[in-house]
Amino acid sequence: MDDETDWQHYRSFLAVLEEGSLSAAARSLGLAQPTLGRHVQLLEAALGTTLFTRSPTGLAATDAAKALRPFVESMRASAQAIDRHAHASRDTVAGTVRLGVSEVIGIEVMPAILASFRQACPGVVVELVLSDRNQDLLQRDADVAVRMVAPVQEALLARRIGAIELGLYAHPSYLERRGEPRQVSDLASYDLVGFDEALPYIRRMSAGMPPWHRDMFALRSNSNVVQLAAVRAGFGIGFCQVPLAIREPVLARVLPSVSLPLECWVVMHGDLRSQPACKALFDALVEGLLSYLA
Amino acid sequence: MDDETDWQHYRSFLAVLEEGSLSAAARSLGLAQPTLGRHVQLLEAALGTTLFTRSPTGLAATDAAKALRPFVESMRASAQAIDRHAHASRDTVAGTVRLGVSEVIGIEVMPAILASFRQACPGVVVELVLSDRNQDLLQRDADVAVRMVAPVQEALLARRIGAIELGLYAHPSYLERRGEPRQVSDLASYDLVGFDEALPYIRRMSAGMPPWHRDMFALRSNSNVVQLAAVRAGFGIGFCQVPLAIREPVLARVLPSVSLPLECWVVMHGDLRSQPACKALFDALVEGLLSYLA
DNA sequence: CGTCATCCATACATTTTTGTATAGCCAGTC
DNA sequence: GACTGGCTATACAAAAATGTATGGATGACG
Repeated sequence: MDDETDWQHYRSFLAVLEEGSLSAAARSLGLAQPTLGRHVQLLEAALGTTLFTRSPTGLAATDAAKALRPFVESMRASAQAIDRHAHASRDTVAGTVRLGVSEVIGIEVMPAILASFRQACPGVVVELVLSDRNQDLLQRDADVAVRMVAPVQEALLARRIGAIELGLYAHPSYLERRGEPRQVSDLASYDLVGFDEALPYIRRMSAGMPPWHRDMFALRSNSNVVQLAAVRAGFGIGFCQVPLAIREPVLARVLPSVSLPLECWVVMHGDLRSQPACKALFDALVEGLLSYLA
Repeated sequence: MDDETDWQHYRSFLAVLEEGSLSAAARSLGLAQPTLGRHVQLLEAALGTTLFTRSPTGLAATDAAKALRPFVESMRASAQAIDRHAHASRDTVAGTVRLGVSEVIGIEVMPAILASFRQACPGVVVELVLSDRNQDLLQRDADVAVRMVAPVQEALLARRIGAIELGLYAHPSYLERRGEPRQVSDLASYDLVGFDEALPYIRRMSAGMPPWHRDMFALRSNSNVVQLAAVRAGFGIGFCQVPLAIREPVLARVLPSVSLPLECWVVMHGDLRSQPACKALFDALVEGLLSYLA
């Protein structure tokens, strides 16, 4: 334990990894290129591994370096979290909070909630990150998050909001053009906008619905926002959160019997309970999302 | 992004936090005491926060410093993971792997599995950590783990082993002395060895069993191993994993109708799929635990 | 009440790290 | 084929960090 690597070298290593060359990394960190070269050299000596193959066009990361990348990124996430929370004062509600939410929630639901939160807590700067990986919270990429799965980590402070209902929607002009489907089996002849099967909560949610196949979609996107925009533009039929459709009634519901529940949780790292700014945002999110659901 | 804190200062900060004084931290890191003093000073300047109140008896951490501690610990966990995995070669099955398991599994089940794993992969050094927090995996305190809850993190690679049955057991000498209980309600008059309610999977597991209260236990311990040892020593009646009792038949089952299922999963960080040593241990655990259950 | 051990802060010499400048190498491009 | 712009590696001076030594202050202990 007495001869560990200089943590600063990890930082330089990550910069080189991201920038692809010593020179670029040096610029990004505000250091000199030989310094970065030495850092990498020392790190390689300390780890006993070759991290880059040098070439006059830049440095190419070896497999070993690529394998180590997530760990260094995790280090940086923690370091950034430290900077955020150090500036936050412990007595007044102020500081910077990183909020991770899914795309649709972030774009459609958050703005209103954050606007009123801003008025209530003008001292808090919110960094909104569109991402849906629960991992972020534990890696400290985000402080507070809105998630679609129940967290099992004990370290996380979680509050269940309820189930957001998902329904099928289309633009009235599309239905006028194509007529309305009468039953689920009719959907095959319509233009369906597809969700991304990769997301695990969607896999779970649609577990009981055999008829959905990737092939039947006329438009697929890994972005739920793109899907929503397509439906709104009259492309075809797709899923939309029911509360969203009610709030802005530009879409017409199709086959109301089709309904998927989407669990919704507000989650925060337990460590942050004592950070007034995080706690305040957490509470504001719970309140805002509850009223969104109602 | 150009004026970030020197990561090395975080390392010094953590050492001071843990050791309680600059001098002790300096000894622990192999540095001089003034160096640590400067590091802390620079970090305080960079963060704009007072981290310690100086006194001739040592440094006392402020609330701000305490709040930042988990973040720095997370950084160190990542740094240590880097060191571990850098030494691991990518082609041969060798290196160091940290394995996190619960107490009982670690003490009663792992030795046999690890012994045969050792023969199969002599190049792999296993660090066995007794801990049950899933968080460890994401914080990279552990590379592979055996867990009692289904992981929901997408970043984790998980393999379900099955349900370990828990039953009530007692030493034959105890039953001889006190007679055997006939029904669950009889238990109140026996000496019960209690499990720790704090563990969430136990809360979940015993959700359907109202009669268990903390007060009825004659001996409670947050260590499941202590409970098991007490039961084996003839203290009274307590829970034991059925496969364990079968393997070493020193205990007699009581009220066989009482049975709790304990889910068992082998979990690994997805990043480590390409690390031969981690993968090999993962596979060995799956195989070993499956045969433990059978 | 003095002794001793422990702690932090400071001053100064030394070592280490860093930056500047330069040379050399490769890939486009005119 | 020379030119330009990107890169790394090396040499050397400047700057920064470190270690040593010392002073002062506190608490434990006989």
